[in-house]
Amino acid sequence: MRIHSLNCNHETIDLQNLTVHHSRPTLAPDVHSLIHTPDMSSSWVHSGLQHCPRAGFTEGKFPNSNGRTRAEPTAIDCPSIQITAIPQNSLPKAEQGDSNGNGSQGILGSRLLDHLYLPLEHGFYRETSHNLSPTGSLSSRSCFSDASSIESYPYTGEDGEMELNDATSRVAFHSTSPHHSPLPSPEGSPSIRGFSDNGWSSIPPQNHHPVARRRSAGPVFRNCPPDEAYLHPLLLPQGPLSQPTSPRGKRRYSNADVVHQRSTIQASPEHSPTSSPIASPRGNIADEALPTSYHKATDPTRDVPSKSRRTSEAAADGGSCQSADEQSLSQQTVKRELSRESFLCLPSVFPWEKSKSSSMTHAPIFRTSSLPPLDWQLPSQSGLCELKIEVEPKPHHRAHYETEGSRGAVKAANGGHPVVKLYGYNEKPLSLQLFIGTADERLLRPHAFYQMHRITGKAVSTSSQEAMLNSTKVLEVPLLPENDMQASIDCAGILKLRNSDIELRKGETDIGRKNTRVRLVFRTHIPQAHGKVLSLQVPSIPIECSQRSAQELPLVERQSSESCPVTGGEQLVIIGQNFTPDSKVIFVEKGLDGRNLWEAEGQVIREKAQPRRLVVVVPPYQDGAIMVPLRVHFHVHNGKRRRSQPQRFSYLPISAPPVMIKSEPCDDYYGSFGPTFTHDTGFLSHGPMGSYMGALNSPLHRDPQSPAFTPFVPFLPTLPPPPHPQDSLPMAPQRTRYANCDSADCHLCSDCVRPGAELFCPSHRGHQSLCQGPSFGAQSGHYGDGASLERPKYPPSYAAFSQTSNNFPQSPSTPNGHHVPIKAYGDPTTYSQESHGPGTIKQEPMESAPRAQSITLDDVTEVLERDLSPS
DNA sequence: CTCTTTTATATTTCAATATAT
DNA sequence: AGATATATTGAAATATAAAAG
Repeated sequence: MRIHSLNCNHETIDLQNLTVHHSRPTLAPDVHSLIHTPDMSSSWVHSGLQHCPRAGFTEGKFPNSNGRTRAEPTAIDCPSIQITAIPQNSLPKAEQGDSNGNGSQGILGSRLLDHLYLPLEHGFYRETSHNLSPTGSLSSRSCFSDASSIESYPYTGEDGEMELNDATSRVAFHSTSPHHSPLPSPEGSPSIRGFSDNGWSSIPPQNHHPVARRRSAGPVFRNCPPDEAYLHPLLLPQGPLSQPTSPRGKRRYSNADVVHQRSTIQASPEHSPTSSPIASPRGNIADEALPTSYHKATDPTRDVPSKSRRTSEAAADGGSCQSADEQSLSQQTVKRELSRESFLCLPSVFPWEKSKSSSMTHAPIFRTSSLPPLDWQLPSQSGLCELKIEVEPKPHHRAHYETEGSRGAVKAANGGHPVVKLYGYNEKPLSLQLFIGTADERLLRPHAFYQMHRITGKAVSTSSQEAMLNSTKVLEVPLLPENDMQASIDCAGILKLRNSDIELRKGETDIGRKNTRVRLVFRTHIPQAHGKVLSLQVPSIPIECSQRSAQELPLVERQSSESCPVTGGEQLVIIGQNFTPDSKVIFVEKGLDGRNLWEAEGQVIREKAQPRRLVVVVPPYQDGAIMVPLRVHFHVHNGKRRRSQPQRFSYLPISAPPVMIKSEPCDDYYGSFGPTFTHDTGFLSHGPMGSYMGALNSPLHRDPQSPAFTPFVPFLPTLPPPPHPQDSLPMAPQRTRYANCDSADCHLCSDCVRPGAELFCPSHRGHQSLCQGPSFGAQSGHYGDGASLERPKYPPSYAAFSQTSNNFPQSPSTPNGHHVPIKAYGDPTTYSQESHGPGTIKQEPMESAPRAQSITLDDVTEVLERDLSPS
């Protein structure tokens, strides 16, 4: 079997115009498929899919990284693909591209493309359509995402363990050697590639061949249900790549085509280098990808949206928006994806896998051979190491479509670019991975509707490479010791995928409409002893990517305070964008069902209003007798459907001390997961979308003496607070504890993710049962060495908070630049030690905490505006 | 309350221009 | 210098959701 089209170089046949028709082997074990390339317009070639009872490839002759075609060992019976096409060029050039490891191909591509046979490990890590995300959405991962937290869980049973150990032993991590790069992650991760002085180091094929080859006979197959073991992505179209089009990339739904298209792989001519292989750049929605109901309700000949038809045609006709390079890169991307997709999509064979939620914040230590998938929640700090965003991106960046030209790199508010720095490690060059993550109400994961886009050009100073990691484009930039492990991200653009393309993917449950906010996610893997790596991750603030939203929706960037006495009356300064003279500020409390329990408009002081500033008098809360701080939110309202994201705000009991709360944008999701006990404030909160705590906060349940008053209930996973724009408001740390608590055990918990950030009080909360393990923090001493940690020992709700430093107050820096976590904000000088009733919070000054200065409204405004103004 | 039509909003594509390669 | 590509901006065209009838 030959697949000339899958050589990972620029010179192979034009995959952009390649359409591979294939059939699910269960249905058509020996269906021959066709490939059509532009330069073979009259020569259709075979792509035979031979049904095999087990996944894999047989009698395959795949070009390896050396450009040679070789017969792969037949590990097991498997489906095979036969593609015979005449390459436009000979292979040696491909070899070049592979061996030098340069270019956009990247480690991932070369590795994957080297092996079209089935690496078992990949099967391990591949998410299947049976394995829905715990969030209820396959979303960005969709049904074929390999990066599933589930599949990639390092513990896959004995066999898996052996495999991993073996893999680890075979390939050492050499972050600096150009010839001994770290082992790529099993799911094809760009992994912890190191940088040589001259740039990227490459991974010689010998580094992974044995592993991959060996994987092909691993335990997955032994456990694989016979009927499903061959659910190869190529055979079971799930993503856009499996969406059929005509050879010209045009969607066709003629009856004659339907059967064929159901199992057609499509490589669109429109794949730009930056386009996501998961997306069909042009109308290419596979029947297979359509929801069942969709099929039933529609006539294949007419259910294609006219727009899709039109654009498909346009694309097929034109494709002119791409340069040759782009096309080449597109080919690479496609090839990469094809190759990646060549890996089995295996159903979960381990019964416990489904309980391994991707929402869990995982321990940051991984084997080099089993790096965490992109949807795993990782901390930003562990031990002395912390990955930190020094300069956040601007909250608006208009993404570009595949049909458009680039819209440039994401910029920072000061006109520069985002800056990321790794603290606590300065030994060897590392790779900083970037990808586009979600910014919605759920845990961070790769965004289904957006992809990273690599910006090149004269103005781009940062070298970068892109790679596909399980349908997610990952950009890799070097973190170099000579740069103090700091990188300016001037090469990261954002690509928007068409909603319809993504939504129609099989298994996709997310909708793209109004899902236009993303976060840049930065991740790095720091080599540790014994072949392990410490993986840290930090997401940026949310970035609004739609043109319209960016132009019209009000955006709150900062606020002078996050709380106010329940009586209201205080002035709140709001800094942001798109404020109008008619902007209103609405304070809302929402209940369980999402309906407003209370709503009031703050009085905007018009004479102080500016396009980027609002000053509003906080309205009093309806119930002045609240006993505990009450989390509400506010948003800026510019008229119908033009409102900002909800922002956190809290009403304090009249007897409670004033507390300055770190400003954080409040996403809708705050409430959607129920009440949280926030680390920074110790406040009860319930989100704007309605929550369990909404009911608790309702008048019926707010009585602390009532049995129904259950302030701290183990509930759904607590979400990490979303990143906040800045932390430079004058604030001081504080500690919190329960007031009026007789329990001698009521104290700050030293074992939490962030020491001191949690309370422990058996009288108020079963915290001990929740906080069962050590934290990521250096202070805990548990994870400091980062050596023996394999799986999280604490619940996600707590660990999640450690995910990003952005979730916490900016900590003071030590002389060597390291940041020391601090606990909570507040002014130790402005509150009393007096009790505030059961369940309320009392703040205690922290010994070494800097004192907050007494500030005026003008001070706040000045600080806010100064920080926001371009440098 | 349901269905249809209209309106408003959101998404996607296209065009123009400037600049870089 | 010309051709081509990219970056940037703006807005038209189209799709879709919400509101009105």
